[in-house]
Amino acid sequence: MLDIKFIRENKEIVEIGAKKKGVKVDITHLIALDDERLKQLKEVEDLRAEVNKVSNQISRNQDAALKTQLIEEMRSVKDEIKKKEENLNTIMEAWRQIMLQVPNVPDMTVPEGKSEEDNKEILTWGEKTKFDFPSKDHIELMLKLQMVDFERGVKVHGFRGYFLQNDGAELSWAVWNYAREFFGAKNFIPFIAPAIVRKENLYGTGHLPSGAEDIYQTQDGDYLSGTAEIPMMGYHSNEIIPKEELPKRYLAFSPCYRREAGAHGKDTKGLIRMQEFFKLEQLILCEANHEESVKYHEEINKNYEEFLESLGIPYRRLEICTGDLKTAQVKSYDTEAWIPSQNQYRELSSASYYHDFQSRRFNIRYKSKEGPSLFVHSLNSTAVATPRILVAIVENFQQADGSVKIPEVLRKYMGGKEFIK
RNA sequence: GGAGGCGUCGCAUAGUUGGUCUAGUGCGCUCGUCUUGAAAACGAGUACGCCGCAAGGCGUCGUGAGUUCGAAUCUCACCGCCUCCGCCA
Repeated sequence: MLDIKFIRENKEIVEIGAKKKGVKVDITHLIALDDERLKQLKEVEDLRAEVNKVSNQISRNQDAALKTQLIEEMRSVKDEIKKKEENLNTIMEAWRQIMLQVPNVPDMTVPEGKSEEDNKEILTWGEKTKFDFPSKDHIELMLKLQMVDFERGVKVHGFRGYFLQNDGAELSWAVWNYAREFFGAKNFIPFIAPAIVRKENLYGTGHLPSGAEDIYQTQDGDYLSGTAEIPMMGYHSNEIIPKEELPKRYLAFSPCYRREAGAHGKDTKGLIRMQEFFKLEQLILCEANHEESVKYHEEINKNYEEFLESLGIPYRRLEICTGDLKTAQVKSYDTEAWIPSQNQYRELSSASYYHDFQSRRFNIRYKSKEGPSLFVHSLNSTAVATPRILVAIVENFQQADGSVKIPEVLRKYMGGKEFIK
């Protein structure tokens, strides 16, 4: 959520930002509503001040008749307050609704565009994998190598169900162990985060109110989070962090749950789009400073790219255009790996920064001895997610005989084995 | 799942027959006095948010509603913690 003061003082910037993101929101109306809110607030507070003053008099006064009279007077003032408060609440409700819809302003450097079609490729690494034999997709490869069982997955879980088994399970654990080693060297504090979270956390990150249909809910009104970003942002909610403790660098593992309600036709086969998967997330809270945000954003994105390079997976970096940015995001990169069977790059990672949009909702501040308390900046990026990354590994390293060559860095976690066959 | 107890401005506490609580006290911390320096002692300060140019005002005693002229104090719901029993990786 943006600061209402910022919105008032930068009306045009906010309007243009919303327009670029393709979000319809009436800022003029919001400001008018805010004027009304402030006016009503002042009136209610003035009346309260009067009640407080007179109540004080009542308690000190000995004259019973005067007391009764004052109490009578306050009774009517109280009715008036009640009426005005109801009015104020109505205004506040409308105000909140709109405030939740006002999107964060995209950075100047973000390319303009309407949808994901307009996302901009800004670099590629590695050669697109070519084969001198008829290549297979990961489904065929993994089924043949008995790494995965979709039939029983569907029998047990339903649509998009899967079991990883044998070397499918082993390769996953190898990826996890390697990721732990790789990102563990980058000065993060490791976490295992809860996936069942309270509703407030989803509002905090910006996954609610829009996007509700994509989130699982429990019968107790809690939600299953689709990324450790959600619990990790909630971790410091309503806290004031000493400035010298910044930046907070967290590396959090969690199971992730996404209904994929809006994607029924997409990636219906294979291991690309699962309702349950596992992810390690890089998350940083830093000082409220644009340059800091940019610096760490580049860093965590680079971390992921280097991770793919160390595995030898060809990728490209995509700069997300204004129309494809989420409500809370200022800027975002996707890292996409080359998927030979689809003859295209597919998203494996997403790195974004938010300025204080999320921390304002979560009320995460920091304070130095002299300065005032400010909202921290937040940013995050995927570190690794399974099983999706297995798709890239298996397809890019497949051999003519249908076996899969294990990336060198993973071999020590698979008993030194060179091939899955 | 059952029974009981408890949530006070960093920490520890006072305050629960509603009314100078404008939340007291101790510790810690900050500044000052004193001192060659430090300690001690003494003095002052020390939660947060919102409105306002300011003076000042409003709100928050886990959270939210309610009763009342007036709520830390009474009522209800929720959240959390503790103890005991039951169950359980």
